[in-house]
Amino acid sequence: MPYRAVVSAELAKLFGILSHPMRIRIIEELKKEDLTVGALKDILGITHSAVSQQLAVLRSHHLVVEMRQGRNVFYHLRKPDLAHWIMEGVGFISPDPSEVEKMMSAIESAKSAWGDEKPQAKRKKRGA
Amino acid sequence: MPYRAVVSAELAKLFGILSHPMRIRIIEELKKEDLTVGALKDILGITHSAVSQQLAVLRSHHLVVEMRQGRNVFYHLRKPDLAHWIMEGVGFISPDPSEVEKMMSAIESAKSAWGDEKPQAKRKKRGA
DNA sequence: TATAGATATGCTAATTTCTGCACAAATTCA
DNA sequence: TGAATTTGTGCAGAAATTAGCATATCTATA
Repeated sequence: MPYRAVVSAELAKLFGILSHPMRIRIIEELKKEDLTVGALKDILGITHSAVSQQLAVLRSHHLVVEMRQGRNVFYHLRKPDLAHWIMEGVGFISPDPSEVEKMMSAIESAKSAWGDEKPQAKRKKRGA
Repeated sequence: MPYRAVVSAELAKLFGILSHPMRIRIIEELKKEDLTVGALKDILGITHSAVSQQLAVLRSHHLVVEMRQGRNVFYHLRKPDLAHWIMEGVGFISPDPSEVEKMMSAIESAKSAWGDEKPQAKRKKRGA
């Protein structure tokens, strides 16, 4: 009953939802554009059933929303901020010392990829 | 090896670490002040062993740091921002419709508690 | 020796995830 | 009209994983 328990339980649930690499990947892709199950399947290289089920998990907590269009179902982030917030979490990860180097560059790439549509130039929105 | 897989795997791991209410509670308490295992045990109402083990999980990803003082071991957040970032996650939770009301006020309380050191004396906000 | 905490062990229980399959909805075309 | 196709959902069941807890033991400080 204490609000702390309530809120921390809800947060824990949210974190549980996000504790799967594929679901993170999905959110990452969905940040760039709305996608169908089929498209995600190709991008992620897993079965369409698996994609659908991961989407069901995300949907169950209203992190994504479905929009039917003809025989396609496009998914998009209910709150695009989610992707941004997740990426901020990178500041708290601590990879193996042995892979710190690799991770650092991976993080750099990921940051620019999540921040912009394209990792390369094309957009010069980011100063400094 | 694609950086996306690397980063999303690391993030998933981080989220996994945070997907337990008690660990969130611990972080919440640690945000306010450094605490010993014994103190946390009293606050959370669980055994000292359980506290210690949850701390071990948090420690394993360097989310908390231990500082020995005499025979006490004080824990504190390695990056205090963590608590702030976690609380922002509240924007993405979606409680049961039946408990939305309750949740909303709980969230309000939690926000002020996490935002400030002091939850403010005895608020009387609960109406219907 | 007593206190504070960490760690090892063992058990249990629960959860998650995947594969394959069947089903449903929208579409296409004969 | 209606059969076949595309697209996606959901279930069932197996399997792995794993997470959490309590007890008990071990270390370090005092």
